[in-house]
Amino acid sequence: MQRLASERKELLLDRLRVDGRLVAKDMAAELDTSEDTIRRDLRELAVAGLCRRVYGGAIPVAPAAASYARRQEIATTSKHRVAVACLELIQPGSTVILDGGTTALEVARLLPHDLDVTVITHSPTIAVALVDHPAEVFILGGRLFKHSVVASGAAAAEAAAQVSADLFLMGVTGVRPDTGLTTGDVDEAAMKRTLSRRAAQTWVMASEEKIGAASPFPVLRLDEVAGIVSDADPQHPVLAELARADVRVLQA
Amino acid sequence: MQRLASERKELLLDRLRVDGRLVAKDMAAELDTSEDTIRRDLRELAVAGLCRRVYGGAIPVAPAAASYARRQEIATTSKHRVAVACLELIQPGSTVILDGGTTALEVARLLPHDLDVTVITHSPTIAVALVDHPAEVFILGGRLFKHSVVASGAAAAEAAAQVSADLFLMGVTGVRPDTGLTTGDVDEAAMKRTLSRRAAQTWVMASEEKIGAASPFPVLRLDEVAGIVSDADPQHPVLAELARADVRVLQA
DNA sequence: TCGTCATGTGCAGTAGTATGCACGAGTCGG
DNA sequence: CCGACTCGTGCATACTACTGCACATGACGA
Repeated sequence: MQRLASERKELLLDRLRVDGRLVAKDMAAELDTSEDTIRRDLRELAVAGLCRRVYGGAIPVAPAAASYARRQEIATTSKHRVAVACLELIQPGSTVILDGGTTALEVARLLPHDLDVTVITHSPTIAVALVDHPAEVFILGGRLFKHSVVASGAAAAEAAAQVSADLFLMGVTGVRPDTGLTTGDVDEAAMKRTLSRRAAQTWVMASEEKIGAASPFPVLRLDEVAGIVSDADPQHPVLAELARADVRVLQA
Repeated sequence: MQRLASERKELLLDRLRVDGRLVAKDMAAELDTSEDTIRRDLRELAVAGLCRRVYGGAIPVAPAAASYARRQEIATTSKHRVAVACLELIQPGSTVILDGGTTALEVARLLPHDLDVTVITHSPTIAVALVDHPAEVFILGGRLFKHSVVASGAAAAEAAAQVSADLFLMGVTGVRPDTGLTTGDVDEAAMKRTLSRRAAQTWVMASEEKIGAASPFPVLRLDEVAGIVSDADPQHPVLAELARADVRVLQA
């Protein structure tokens, strides 16, 4: 039977999804082709990041969550500076929505214990970090989006619609005048928009490396948020451009 | 059966997680390979920092590597035994509600990575612990009850009403024939009841010290759950009494 | 229609890797 | 100190992977 190369690769990926593994020799026999061809396919799939090669065959891509653990440990000085600056935005007695991400986690860790505040978050990591804090904590539930470790999806959006807050401290992965605020996941972008609507003010936590960067999915325009907290050099061309566009920038 | 080298290493790591130890000779017999191969695998895993070699086999990475806070979280051997036994109750492809608490956390940590399962939990700690696991995770939101680090209260109950599961692994602080299953917080008791109604079966995780104990707030009667998983001595008078009352006890 | 080019496939040869076995050294517990 | 066990190393073997090449196919343009 004649089979298109792309069909063959789909079959290989299907097999990986179903069985969680794949032996090159077996697949060659099953698809009636040579092992070389299977190996070539697997090599290309691996390069495309769709599978992982192992001796003898392939396995599905590793749950790419290990990266978060590493990111979590290093609250870089940059993120730390931004987090410290964010503390100024939090009024005593107010309600704050804390986004996921390392900068927000740093904010949670730095929250003064004598600050009376209610924290709403869709990040279980942040909820856990606040266990020792006297603050009232409200968790938004939903499907756990493993990459950023936040509740996400329709259920999370629905839960978010039930709350109101004074301030939303939002994390993004890109801040540019042309693309606005962007992030790497479409569901996450929607969740951020929902949370933003539930707060009187939204401030963006943007450590240095986010300034001038752009990710695939737009979250909000720059004029839809109250301002940006960043530790980037005030002379930074992008910051200068933001200032010209009347975007408030809180210098960390 | 053809087994990929990488699969073999995964199996070894799983075994270390569940049993906390591993004997090279036994694993060689079990995986139908030579001791040399097992030893080579263990050597490589040790180099990668994923286990520690000891004479005769291997143990998980030194607890000394974990922080003090982390060590506090380490389940007692009793809870570990119960958690291991609970794994048997989890069917591939099923949906499990995991309660809060250290025993449930241990279950989450021990979940084999090749077990296809959906986990619903109101514990952010457990959600975070499952980040590296391929399982689908659904978080129930609500007010964070700091003492047990779970979402609780009316909002959590409402969220719980939206889900259904095959199994609820419930933690309690007291198991007695006369008082039934009890816990220390009235909201938590209500939450456990709600979760129990959302699952086809409820099993109670009761490590040794819970047997015979009673806490202020009743959760359910003993005849309202499918059974109890405990590592207490089968000769224990309370267990004997439970047996007379037709309560199923899964011996850990 | 023909030649040419790009592409995909299979084959052969070579390099690389995994495994099991044998042997000597090391380790353990009495 | 001894016997039993475990460990590491070197080696032979079998398997897997990669490279270069030949061949077939189909597209494209002259």
